[in-house]
Amino acid sequence: MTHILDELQWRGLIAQTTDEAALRTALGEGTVALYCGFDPTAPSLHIGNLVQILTVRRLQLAGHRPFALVGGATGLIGDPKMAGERTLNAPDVVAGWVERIRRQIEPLLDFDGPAAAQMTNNLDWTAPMSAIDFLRDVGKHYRLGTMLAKDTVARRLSSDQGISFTEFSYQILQGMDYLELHRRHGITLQTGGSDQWGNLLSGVELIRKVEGRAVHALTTPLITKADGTKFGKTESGTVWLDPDMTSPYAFYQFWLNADDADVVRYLKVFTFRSREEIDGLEAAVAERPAAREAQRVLAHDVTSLVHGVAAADGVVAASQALFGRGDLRALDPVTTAAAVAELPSTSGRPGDLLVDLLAASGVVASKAAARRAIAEGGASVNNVKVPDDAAVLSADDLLHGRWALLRRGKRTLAVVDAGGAAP
RNA sequence: GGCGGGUUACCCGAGUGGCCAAAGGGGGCUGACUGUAAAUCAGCUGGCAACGCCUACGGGGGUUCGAAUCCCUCACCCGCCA
Repeated sequence: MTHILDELQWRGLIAQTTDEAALRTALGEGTVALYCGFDPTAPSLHIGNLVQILTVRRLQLAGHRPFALVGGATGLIGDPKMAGERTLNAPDVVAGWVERIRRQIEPLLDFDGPAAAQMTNNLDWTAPMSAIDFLRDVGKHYRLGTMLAKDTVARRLSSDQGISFTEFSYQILQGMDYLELHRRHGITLQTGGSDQWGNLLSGVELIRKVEGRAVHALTTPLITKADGTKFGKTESGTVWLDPDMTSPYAFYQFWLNADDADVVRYLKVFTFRSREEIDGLEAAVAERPAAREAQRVLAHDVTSLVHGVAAADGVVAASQALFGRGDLRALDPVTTAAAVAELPSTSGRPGDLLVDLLAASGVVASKAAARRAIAEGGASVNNVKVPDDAAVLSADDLLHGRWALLRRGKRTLAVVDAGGAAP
């Protein structure tokens, strides 16, 4: 059987580790308790966080015991990032995000069985600590030189933005988390993104100083795109796991549109497909790129994982219907209804100005933008180009007497719902 | 606590009294070409009841026929010194 580290290596999931030989031995010999933290800096996790969750899941499948930490405390502080000082979020807001994020992580790990996962929140041990205890018991173990040398801290210090003491202290809080979880649960491995390396080491060093124990850290590389743009973003922003922030349809489309040069790497990182299956898909990309078999598998797998198989099947059907070459009028009412359900909708009736409907449906941002799109020849109703900005919705446009499909460009879609009661 | 610098549109960044809805770049959108791709080329990129009006150069106030530009004030950010 393949060693889990070799498996992770093959999937391109290892950027850095502390003493790799020791980690390999530990993971090979028995059950290792490990943790990975997620800070509530938004109402939802995004697909970048998914890399971490799935890596943890892979370790769990290999028999190890995962703890998912939601940063109720660290989320109140914010780790330093190059973009500049963070705006502090209100405690009740962060508490709400903690709950949402907890619910997003839970379905992705197994909370039963011998390697049952467990959720934790660092607010539990951080909030009760006094400033005196923090400075005496923890702060004394931290050398300023080491803290200042941390990459993000050093770069922020020399930037125009500088860095606040609050964010500077973040690394100590994360170090405390590792120490606390090590004491409570015998955790000896922390995983995270490569940008977290310094914060992971903070805990490793603290445990060595306080407990005299050598524990491990493992980071995953930043997921990149072949064209150099940032992974996980679309024109409408971050790809979130929350279906209200990124619809399952948009989520599926994101993965379906993966570049040929990226799709195999994504399959390794984001799916549980075997080596053989992925090799087969890689060959398919090389031989028949236009068929996009690998993209279809990737999109369906990841959407199933995050939103469930039923939702994934639904968006696949919708995608096929909406991007199919066939006449929309030829679709049966059931398929049409299913496809339409995946799209943003607005109510309307025959006689309404298309400019108004385009804006109301969110296909364009404003009426001016709607006129622009029409002038550019980029707006259509039921795949028929809108001729000019005086055009109105006609009764004849309603599919099955009820729906009309609005489109801007190739991919931005919405539906006008006349409620089946067109006058 | 003192002194200095800064805050312009989605981002960066020009602009020091009218020709400014505001250069340039990036990003984004649309079209052609395609595979719902990449690359490339072209056009567009504040809003609206639209030959006009409204909103917008950190907030507020003032000078002026006229302010992103000048003055006052407040807020916030950064740096240096203590």
